[in-house]
Amino acid sequence: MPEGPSIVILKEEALVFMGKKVVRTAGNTKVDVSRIKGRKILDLNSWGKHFLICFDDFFIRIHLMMFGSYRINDQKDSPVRLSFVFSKGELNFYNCSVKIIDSQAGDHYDWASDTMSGEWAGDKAFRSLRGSPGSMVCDVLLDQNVFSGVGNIIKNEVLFITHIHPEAIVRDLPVKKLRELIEVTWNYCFDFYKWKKIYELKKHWQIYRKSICSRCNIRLNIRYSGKTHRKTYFCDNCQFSNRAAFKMLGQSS
DNA sequence: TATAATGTTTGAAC
DNA sequence: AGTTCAAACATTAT
Repeated sequence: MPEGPSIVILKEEALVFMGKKVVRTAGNTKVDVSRIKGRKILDLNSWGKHFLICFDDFFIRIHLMMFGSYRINDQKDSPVRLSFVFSKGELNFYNCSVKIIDSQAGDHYDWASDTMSGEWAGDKAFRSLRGSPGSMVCDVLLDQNVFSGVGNIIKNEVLFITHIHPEAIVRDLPVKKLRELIEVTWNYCFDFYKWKKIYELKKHWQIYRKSICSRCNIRLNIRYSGKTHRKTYFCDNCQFSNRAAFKMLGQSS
């Protein structure tokens, strides 16, 4: 049940199989994975929430969706979707989406939009935001072509941190605020990664799944906002949606 | 025990 | 034609 940072952790755990030959595969995936047998894993990577297992002229894209899970050198009781068996060890995926893509991962993905990538380019995200002036910020944050890897937790937390109302329209925010949103989102992804690794993720949630505002103690508003209809927590008192409000905020803080 | 939830794709309906 | 919607996938913590 991952957002981008969790997939980076998966990638790191799977690195023990880098360069290893797949002795056989198993699982109930409908995708024809017979080509994998006998091939070496040439690279392991991620793009947003996609986990990529790369072979010479194709790669496997695993998406854990909402309920997916994996085990390394271990198995679950439930039926395995796709299992990679090595001469020593195994990599098992459950309830995930599996795809074979016949190209190099580098040709298929633009890493500039992956928040966790070293190639992340905030200015590209900025241009995308300016290109969607009528969108709600809650929707743009979940757009995987703009902030690939950002999910509903990161969305809620970042909007709270930046004092931006989730239903604010992009064109109604000051440019400076948009830049701050991009910067904070990028930073938060790495905080998420850090906290997840030490099992402290929930401990740091400031608004996600909360009922009272941690800043001003009023009851939070909860709505299924935007065209994505994802659960959105926000404070009517300290999250804003127009230039005038941010101007006031700037003067008072 | 019922509910809700870190997500995306598909295809119908409008 | 573009957008919006529900369904499908199916697990697990609370």
